[in-house]
Amino acid sequence: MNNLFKALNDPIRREILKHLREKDLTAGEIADLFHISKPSISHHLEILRQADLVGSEKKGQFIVYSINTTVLDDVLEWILSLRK
Amino acid sequence: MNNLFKALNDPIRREILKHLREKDLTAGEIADLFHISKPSISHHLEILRQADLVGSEKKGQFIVYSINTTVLDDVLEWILSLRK
DNA sequence: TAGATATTTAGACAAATGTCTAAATATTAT
DNA sequence: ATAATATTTAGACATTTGTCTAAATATCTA
Repeated sequence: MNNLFKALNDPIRREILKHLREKDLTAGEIADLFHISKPSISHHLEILRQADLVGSEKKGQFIVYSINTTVLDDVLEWILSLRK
Repeated sequence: MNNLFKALNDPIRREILKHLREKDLTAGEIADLFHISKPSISHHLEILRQADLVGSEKKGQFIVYSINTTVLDDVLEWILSLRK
């Protein structure tokens, strides 16, 4: 739960998730969407991966990232448990 | 949205919200639930307040804090928009 | 085998964060 | 008025975070 909230606590990482919702993207494609260096994006992707919010698969020299929405159920449940 | 995720990104603040869900509490009562100093708790409460996750009302020399769950709808919606 | 491309790792650095103690402010009670 | 209680503000400090450049690793292509 800690890793999850931590991963969501950054506008760039949240933006990355929004993009991955539309379609899978390579690390490079993701980097091109932002005005920060590739290593910085790589770091953000690692944090998303640690939270299990994204998965990655090597495709030749590329690495394709995809979103994993099942983890979001935990956040959802946590929030709902507060509201009621 | 930034303040919201920031506020939720701390186990103590999340714990405070859980307690406030049960009943309103004074700053002192909240502090007694944790093993950190009162100024630290005061700081956490300020961050929750900035996110509008809690409200406070002065009752004599006490300050009573209460949870505000309506803001959570925004988080909820954000997460749901990712899943679908 | 070289050279080009894609991505990550390593290391540095400034800014943000969470904690503390000491002091300030406000209210209540003697 | 004075003292006690409740809380916040101020300032210091160590840790974490987000960014960068340079270098390392892996894959593809000529």
